[in-house]
Amino acid sequence: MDSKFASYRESLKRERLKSTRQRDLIVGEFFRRHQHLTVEELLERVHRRDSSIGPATVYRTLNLLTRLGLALKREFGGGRARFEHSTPHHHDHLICVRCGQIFEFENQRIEVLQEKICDRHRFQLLDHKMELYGYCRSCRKQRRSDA
Amino acid sequence: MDSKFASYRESLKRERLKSTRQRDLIVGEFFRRHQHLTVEELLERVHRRDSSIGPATVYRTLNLLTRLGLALKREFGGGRARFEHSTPHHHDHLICVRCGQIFEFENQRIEVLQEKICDRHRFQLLDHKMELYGYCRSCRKQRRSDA
DNA sequence: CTAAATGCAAATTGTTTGCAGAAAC
DNA sequence: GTTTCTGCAAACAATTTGCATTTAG
Repeated sequence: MDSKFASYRESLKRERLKSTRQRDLIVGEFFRRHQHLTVEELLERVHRRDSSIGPATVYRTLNLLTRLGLALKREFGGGRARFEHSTPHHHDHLICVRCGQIFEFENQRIEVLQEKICDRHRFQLLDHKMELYGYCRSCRKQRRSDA
Repeated sequence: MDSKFASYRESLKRERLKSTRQRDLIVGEFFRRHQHLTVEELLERVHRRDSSIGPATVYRTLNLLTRLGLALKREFGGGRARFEHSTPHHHDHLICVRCGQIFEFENQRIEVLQEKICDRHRFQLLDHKMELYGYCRSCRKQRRSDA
């Protein structure tokens, strides 16, 4: 959304950083829709508009957005990091092992149980990560018709 | 445990693989106690008994154990993989952000809630991963006395 | 004009792999 | 005697960094 781009501009001002053609293009493309992109995937989209932009600039821009609190870096295995728009609430992920699509969910009851587990271990919980792997709705259908 | 070492020997037989001095030493050291070791940490221990063993052999041995179903590779961020003994039941982890210690737990109620979430999304759950980050019991105490 | 950003190539880190010699079976 | 294993060094992949040049403010 455009309010995201706006807060990016504000953050630049606040930190006296520069708005460059490349940076704006990368950030604009990143905020275009809420997804979980790798650097490679984002670079590919950016290249459709300007193929002279290098990967280092995309890495630097995503790290910048993360530092500014506007993006969140996720490590879902497979070696490459994925970046999502930062959101007001914590959430977790459903990951399709067939098509790779990622879905988000929030669940208060699980968080309560996590607190209980931590209490039992005298552990002070700061953060958590939960990933559910399986077949998404449409991949289930496909598989059924494959058989 | 020694029964773990025994099933390693059986697996070697079954697959017609060889029991070598290096492999036995690495596997013995790995099964010595249940922990979550990186290759580097395991190599260090192995080197106390034989410093001529190279990292490639440790990587190969842990990958072998994983393939045989005797070890489980975990990716807890920080870039390096950790390996644990494979266990009969699925479990999840508490990770201390101060001392790095890793604790295991099982929780049936959370698994039930995960199933519900998946049903709601028409998602067929295959596997999951949950990590709780915070301060462990003894690091909490330390922090309290630091202040 | 000055500070910050870019693109490139080189460096880094964790891990895998090719190969020649060594060791199991 | 084969086949598998080892150690080494080179290859890899994702990411970061140093530096000379360009660009925004």
